This record gives sequence, structure tokens and C-alpha cells, in this order.
Amino acid sequence: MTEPSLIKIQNLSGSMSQRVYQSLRDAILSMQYPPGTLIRKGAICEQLGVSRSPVSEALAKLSSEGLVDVIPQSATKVSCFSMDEIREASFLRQALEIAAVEKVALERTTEQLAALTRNVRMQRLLVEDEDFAGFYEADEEFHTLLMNFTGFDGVSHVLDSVSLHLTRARMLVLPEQGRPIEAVKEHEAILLAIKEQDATAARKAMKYHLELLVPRILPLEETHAEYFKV
Amino acid sequence: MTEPSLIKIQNLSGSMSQRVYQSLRDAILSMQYPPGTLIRKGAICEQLGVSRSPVSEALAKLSSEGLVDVIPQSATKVSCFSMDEIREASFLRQALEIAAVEKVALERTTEQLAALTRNVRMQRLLVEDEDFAGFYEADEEFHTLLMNFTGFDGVSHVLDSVSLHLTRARMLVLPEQGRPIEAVKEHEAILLAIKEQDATAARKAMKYHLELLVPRILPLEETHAEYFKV
DNA sequence: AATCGTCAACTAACATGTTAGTACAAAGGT
DNA sequence: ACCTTTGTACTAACATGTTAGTTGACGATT
Repeated sequence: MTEPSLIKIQNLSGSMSQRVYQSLRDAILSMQYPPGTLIRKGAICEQLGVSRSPVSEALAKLSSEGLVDVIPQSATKVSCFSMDEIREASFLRQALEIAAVEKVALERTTEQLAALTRNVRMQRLLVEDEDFAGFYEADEEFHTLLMNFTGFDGVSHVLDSVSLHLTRARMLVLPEQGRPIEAVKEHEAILLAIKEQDATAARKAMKYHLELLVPRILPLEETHAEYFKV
Repeated sequence: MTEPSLIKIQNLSGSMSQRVYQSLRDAILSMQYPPGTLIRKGAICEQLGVSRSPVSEALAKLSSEGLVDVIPQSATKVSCFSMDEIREASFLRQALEIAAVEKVALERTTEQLAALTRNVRMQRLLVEDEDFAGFYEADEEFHTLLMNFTGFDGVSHVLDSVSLHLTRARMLVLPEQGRPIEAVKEHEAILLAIKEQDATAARKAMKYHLELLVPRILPLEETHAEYFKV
């Protein structure tokens, strides 16, 4: 019970490696394993009751995604933030979401528009009820819906994989007065542009919306210096 | 000597897994291992003189990139093309390259402009000399230069990883009369927009340039049906 | 006291043994 | 002749043993 940090047990699906991967990934993204944490294969094996093979595979995958840094023959630790990486992730995210919203604006069906409208209405209600956890989920769903409405199955996952560092950093930035209602308004602007099938307006609204994240992360380099690269 | 297909030997750098990975990746991208090829761990181990561990890691990486499909407990084979995936890859590539060229157009230094100009001039010379292999390389370098001039180290690799299927399909599409000189002209249009720091013109020129690829791939579904998914 | 070399403990990386799931083909029943 | 079933051969997935490289600490040398 006094373990420094817990990992979800295996009521997950898929192969052993995948379950270990999901478990570790979740621990890292949720900041239960904060940046810099040393990862010991042996400890993981013991905790999860599996051998080193699936753990190695999981770590290899996390390494290729940049969530862990592996120092050859020596150690592997949860990767630290760097402003360069965060800016890069933000650039990539913008590139993808802007391309997506342009395409969706031009090609959306009335059903898709209805789904987005429903989601945004829900966002407003959740914020008015001050259910910020619920809003966070709805926010994520809004962007996921957009990705899926491009008609390409994989873009959502690609976005996730390039946004990993942003997702993690956002956990530290969550509480900010008055931000959620602003975010809702920005979503409404995006929605309006999609409704009117105005690709240019959609692009601008999305760009404005996404550009606000990095400035909110910047102060972290001071306030959470221990999470950043030397 | 009568092996059905060869793999580069290890005068590569890095760990064993990385070398195996590079070797297999190269074989797949160069179509030495065409889509549908069965991959046997045992055979690879024998051919390269390594054990199953590094081969497994390499295959796991290739699997996460979508270059091989692994059928659990059964087999793993080189993944086949699907038009959906190719269209999706093209969408992602456009998203990234357009975002990049906009940024570069706005922020380019005179040195960067000079490097791009030099590259495009070289392209024209190579095409006039009918050195199409050389042109292919210069073409790739042009796009890589653009990626690097965004100031973000990783975007070039992200582009590579999302463009894998395109890269592979392009191998089958190479010989086409009159295409290279057209491509040069398109590059010159992009270059001009960058020179004049016109982001909108740069976006349009890039979009036009990239949109020409998918239509050239489409016929492959008929002419090389064996490489496509059921 | 500071620096360099040595050594011990630990780790990832690699090799190999084991398990269990899949697919295909031959045999048996209809 | 056709469908079902069973058995075998093959594979990925998992467990474990082994190797080799890195790190940090301690002690010897200057």
C-alpha cells in the first residue's frame, strides 16, 4: 500500500504487452509517473506479475513515442518536457486540426453538424454547472469528432501521438479562472464556420483556439522546473 | 545466392534491434519485400545471424508504423496497400507540408532561401540531363529542407512516418513521361512564393503540387491488384 | 585534498527455452 | 462428393538465462 505509485491491474484487453503498455502510458500521461521518474523493469515485472518480455516491448513502444528516454545499457526514465518539443507538438497539432476542420467544413453532412452542435451545447451546460471534469471530456470529444468526420480512421490516433507532450503538460495547467467559458465560445465560433461551410473562417477560428495553449504552458518552465530538461 | 530476397548486412550503426529494423524497413520500402510477403522470424534470424529478440523488437516497431501486419499467434506479413490508407496518408502529408511551407514563407532567412533556390536550380539541371534518379533525390531534399527550416527538429521524421505508404506506392509510379519537368515547375512556384513571403500563395502552390500524387496512384489498384487489400 | 583508476552492482540488450494459439490438411462420418 | 473433425506442424507470445556496457563509489596515488 505504500508503493510510490500504482499501476492499473489487468482487467484490460489485448495481449500482455499491450496491457502493460496501456498501464504504463496511462501512468505517465496522468502524471502518476512524473517526468524524470526512473523506470525499473524488474519492479514493473513484479508489480504486474509478468516477465520482462512484454515489459520490454511496452517500453520500446513508449520510447518510440518519446514518452520515455532509454539510456542504453543503463536506465530508462520518463522523459522530461522541453519547450522546443512542446512548441513542435503544438505546430503539428495545429497543422492537423486546421486541415481537418477545413475538410469537415466543406464536406460535413447535416448529421455530423448535428452531432457537433449537440456536443458544443453540452459543453456550455457543463461549464455553467461548473462540471469542469465533464467539460474536459466534452472538449476532447469535440476534437475527436472533428478528426473522425474527416472520413479518415487514423488521423485521430496520429493526432494523439503527436500531441502526447501537450496532453501531459496540459495536466499541470488545468485550473485557470474563466478559461473554460472562453474555450466554449471558441468552439462555438468553429462550429458556426462549419455550419456555414466557410473553410477560411473555420481555419482562422481553429488557429486562434489552438494558439492559446502554448502561452499558458510557458510559465511551467519556471513553476515546475524539475519537469523540464536540463 | 538464390535467396528469394536479400537484406543488407550489418555495416549499419546502432544497436542490433535498430540495425535489423533499418534493414527490414529498407527492404519493405524499396519493394524488395513487396506487400503480402510472409515474414518468418526464424529465416530473418538465420540470414542476419542474430537471435529472435532484436528481430521481434524490429517487427514490433514496423507493426506500430503499419508497415507489417501481425496476425496474433500465427504470422506476420508485409502490409498491403489500401486506397483509404493512401488517401489518409496524403491528407496528413498535405496538412504537414502546407503548415510548414506557410511558416517557412513567413520566417525564412536569406540563407534558407538561398539553399532552396540552389536545390531547385539543381533539380532543373538534373531533369535537363535526364538524371531522374538524381532528380528524385533532389526532390526529396527539397521537401526535407522545408521541414527543417520550420525550426522544429522532429517534423521531418513525423512526415516520414505518416508518408510511409505513399513512399512505398510511389516506387511503382516513378516512370511517367514529362512528369519531372512539371514537378520542377511546381517547386519553382513554391519557391517563388517563399521568396516573396506570400504564405497564401505558398499554401496554394504546395496544395496543387501534392494533390497530383494520389491520382497517379489510383490506377495501381487495377494494374497491381495483388499489392492491395482484399 | 584532489584526481585518477579500479571495482562492484545494476541495467538494458541479447540469446534461448517454453507455452499456447492458429491454420491447414488429411481422415472420418454423412 | 461434401462437410465436419481432429491432429499436426508452424507461429507469435511469453518466460528466463546470459552477456556486456554504464554508473557511481571507494580507495590508491600524486
